[in-house]
Amino acid sequence: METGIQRMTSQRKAILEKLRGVTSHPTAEKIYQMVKQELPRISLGTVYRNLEKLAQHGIVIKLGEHGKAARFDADTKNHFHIQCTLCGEISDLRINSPVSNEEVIHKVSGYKLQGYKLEYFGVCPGCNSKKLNNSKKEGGEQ
Amino acid sequence: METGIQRMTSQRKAILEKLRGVTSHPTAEKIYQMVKQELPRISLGTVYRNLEKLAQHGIVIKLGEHGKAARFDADTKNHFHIQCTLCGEISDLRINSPVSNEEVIHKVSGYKLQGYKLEYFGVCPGCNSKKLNNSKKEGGEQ
DNA sequence: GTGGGTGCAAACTATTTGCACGCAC
DNA sequence: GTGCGTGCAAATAGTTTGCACCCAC
Repeated sequence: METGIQRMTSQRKAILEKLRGVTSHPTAEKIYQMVKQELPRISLGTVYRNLEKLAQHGIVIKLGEHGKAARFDADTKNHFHIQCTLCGEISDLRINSPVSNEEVIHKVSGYKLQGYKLEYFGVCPGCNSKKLNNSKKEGGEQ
Repeated sequence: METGIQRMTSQRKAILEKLRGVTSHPTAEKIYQMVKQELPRISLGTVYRNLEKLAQHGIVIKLGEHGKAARFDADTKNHFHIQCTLCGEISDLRINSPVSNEEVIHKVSGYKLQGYKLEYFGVCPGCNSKKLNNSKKEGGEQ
């Protein structure tokens, strides 16, 4: 269980194991229900806190539609996702080229493609210079 | 103002105009504040309803981090976005190739790239067949 | 005239957080 | 032992929705 994360509590371990054990993309609530069977005293807040931390470390991926519950995926290997705009379900998309055309997508997933959303993330110039200035005083996480 | 949307009320028009007038990526709340100066009696609910509808029609784009307020962009022309993982700000990324490497991103935006998230959306096979079955009885929007 | 759109406010859902205690390191 | 992590519950933030009225078509 190599994660590079600070403390591996039984809760954190269980959350990660459950999430790695499914191919669906469960919500925090669903994960809470799954882990509860193993650790009945775990709280939803703990699940949220752990998923957030795992996501920050790139160990899990946070997905989904705004305004709806976030969905999580422990498979960070190169694959992409497609979400149904009607029922909201998310499927894996095992394609090689990140941006593929309608036919390829349909062949692989059966989905009728409407579009895609591509969002990069990183550190903006302003925050980056702040980070460099502070790095002598403190570790600049978040 | 070609939108293809059903009814162009003064509220809807003002929302779209304000959003088109800025290059930032405001939240619904911010847009509400902007439009309020022109239409003091507009409500936040109306702003949400309109932004949602405009997004469904592809006239605006919904962006941002889960759990945070959604951000909107009226520029639907081919460009992508990069969000700072520290301060949350979103910048435009005017690149030709959707998936570009660290150097290109840095050159164009000044951001220190961490990664990208690519999410396709469309209609899943299940919903698609339901849609076809229902299309005789009713128009199957959402 | 009619049905989609609006304002208002209340409701709801997902998520975060303060606090006292617990356990991984 | 220290301080990150936890359980609990309350709080919050963002968004949605029911209702009566309004106005773009």
